[in-house]
Amino acid sequence: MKTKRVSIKDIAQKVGVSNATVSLVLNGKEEEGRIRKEVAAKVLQAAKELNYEPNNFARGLRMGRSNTIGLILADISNSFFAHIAFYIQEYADEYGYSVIITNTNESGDKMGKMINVLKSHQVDGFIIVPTEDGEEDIRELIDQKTPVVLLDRYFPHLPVSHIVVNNYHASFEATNLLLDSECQNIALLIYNNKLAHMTDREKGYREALVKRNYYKPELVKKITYNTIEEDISTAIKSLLLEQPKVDGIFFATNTISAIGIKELLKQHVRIPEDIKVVCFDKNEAFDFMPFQIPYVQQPIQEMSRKSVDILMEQIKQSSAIPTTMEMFASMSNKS
Amino acid sequence: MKTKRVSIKDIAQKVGVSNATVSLVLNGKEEEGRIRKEVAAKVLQAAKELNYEPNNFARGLRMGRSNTIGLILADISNSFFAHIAFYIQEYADEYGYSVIITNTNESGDKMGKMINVLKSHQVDGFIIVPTEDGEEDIRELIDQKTPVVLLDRYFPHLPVSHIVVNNYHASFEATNLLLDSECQNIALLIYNNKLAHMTDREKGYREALVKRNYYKPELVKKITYNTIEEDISTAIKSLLLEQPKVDGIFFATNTISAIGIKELLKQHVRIPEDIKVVCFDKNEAFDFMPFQIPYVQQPIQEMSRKSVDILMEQIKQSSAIPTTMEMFASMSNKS
DNA sequence: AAGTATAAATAAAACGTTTAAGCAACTTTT
DNA sequence: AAAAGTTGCTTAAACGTTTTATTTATACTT
Repeated sequence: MKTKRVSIKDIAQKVGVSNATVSLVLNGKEEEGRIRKEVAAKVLQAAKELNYEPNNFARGLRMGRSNTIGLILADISNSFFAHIAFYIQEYADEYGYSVIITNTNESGDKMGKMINVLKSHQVDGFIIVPTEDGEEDIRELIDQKTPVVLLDRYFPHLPVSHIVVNNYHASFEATNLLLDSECQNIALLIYNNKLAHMTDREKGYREALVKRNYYKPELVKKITYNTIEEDISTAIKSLLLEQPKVDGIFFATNTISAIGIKELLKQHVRIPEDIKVVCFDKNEAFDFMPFQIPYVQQPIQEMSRKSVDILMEQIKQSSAIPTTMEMFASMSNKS
Repeated sequence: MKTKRVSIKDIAQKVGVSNATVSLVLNGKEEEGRIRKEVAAKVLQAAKELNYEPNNFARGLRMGRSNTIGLILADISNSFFAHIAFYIQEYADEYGYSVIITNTNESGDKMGKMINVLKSHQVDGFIIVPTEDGEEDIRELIDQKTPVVLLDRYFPHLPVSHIVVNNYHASFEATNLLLDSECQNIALLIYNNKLAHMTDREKGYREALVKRNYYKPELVKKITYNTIEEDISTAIKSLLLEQPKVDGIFFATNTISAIGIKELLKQHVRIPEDIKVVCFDKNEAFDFMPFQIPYVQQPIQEMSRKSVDILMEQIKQSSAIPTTMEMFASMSNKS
């Protein structure tokens, strides 16, 4: 059996004061509670001796706050999100907040479920990387006045704080990079996903090409998350048959990049001699290729920090109006 | 302001019964509480209508349990651990438990801190990937009879449940793989780390070589976690000067592998023609190399499952004796 | 000397659950 | 018909905090 916990009452008894006094001291409210220094010292001393640890249940019950935020990620085993988790935890800690991390695996059902799990833990707010069909769940949260910040993705018609990179702009730039290196037949591999961050990426690609009159709809290949391997393999093979020959490919996510490049190598395509490649987000694997792969670099750290900052703002004054923050990505090859 | 939460009392009022009745029904204790079906139905109905969500603080306070476990990882951005996090969450969920994930970044200080954070959240138990200097912290947990399971690493003299792969055996096998492909001068790059899982790996390597009389202490290079890049670069360069020429390298972790191979490529070493390589743990990057890299494959999924199972056992009956589970890794090239 | 301000501490309620114990009102057993 | 058991529900305490309102003691004004 766990040894019985020591409570405020035990300290009070030992020092010979009331519960209230102990609580006041322990919370550093000696000033407003006007506790004598000597008493405060004795209380702290006793607390140390008894090895007191506050009971968060009681505190949470009483205060209605948990000092915990819920972080809902789409795929924790994707290094992009893993890093986000890392930083968010770091920054939340600075505010004295802990983070409960959960994972949806891009499933909307699971997102709803995770929201409930976290709600039942009385988190004070959410940072969410929402799934495609998660709009309704988010709307519910907003209706309940729950502080929530969306990260990486957003719903254009939902009045909710979100931190995203300007995906349109980043993709525009990335595509231009290919154009600037003489590519004329540039393909896009992108998720078949209605979320704005994805459609923005496609738009950036398209407009860059349209501007130079190089846009060819048949070079846009849509990938389904659940059949990603086959879809990419099929797409690449089909692209290799195109005439005129495809000379550039823009991969719209790091997972697509990884699998796509693997497939290109398998088909003995030389990068960048035969086909030049640009990716969205870094992939560890890039370091190991005998060629350099330019990629869109999202400011993960700043995005994480901002999302924590904004959430804290919302928690503090839950009437806060939604804050939208759009950041700019940079290309890895110029920095 | 958040709309006021609906509590059991509200349901009781609406249906016209007592708190106790509602609680009993909500917890599925209608049988032992002997509540009539019709009343139970009305309560459930009302709960749904009012959109009732239980207050975990109150429940936790009363019950002394949180139905939450704390997961402390050494490095969440390492894909090995990220996957562990993923699976553990999955399995804990099956038990009706949530998981709070935290990260130590291999720092012992931080591990102590994280334990406290999680304790203050009243987690019912811990799954920990301990840091090198974390033995004392773990011992404290044991002394307090806190259910805890170590994962991936362990302290041989600590009576605590742990799930690990047989690192000795795996390394022995891995080294043999190089020996079997005619290597005679096989180097090892490994962390300068006293944790048993590391020393076991070294031992496996050593004994495989000693057995064939190929062991050369100067081919073992120790890497410090905090200066990993320089150390590996130095080590590789030094190894390339050895006579007779090094013809095989065993990298003892996936991070070391990644950086090590990068350095080899930088030095224009051809793999596997000049030097054959074997790694501990998979690295995503391996998929992209024009050559195949054999690696030790830990049964991540089973390890995760077992650690959850065992922790649950410990939580249920806190008198449970520590369970040690040693699993066997396989080589990636035969499966 | 009486009144008033200030300092230092306390009492007690409240947060929302769970659950042991209790109490009617029946039903069965003796 | 009294005793014993069963059924169905309620009462009330307890979990450990925080915090408002209150009390007591002391110091300062007039």
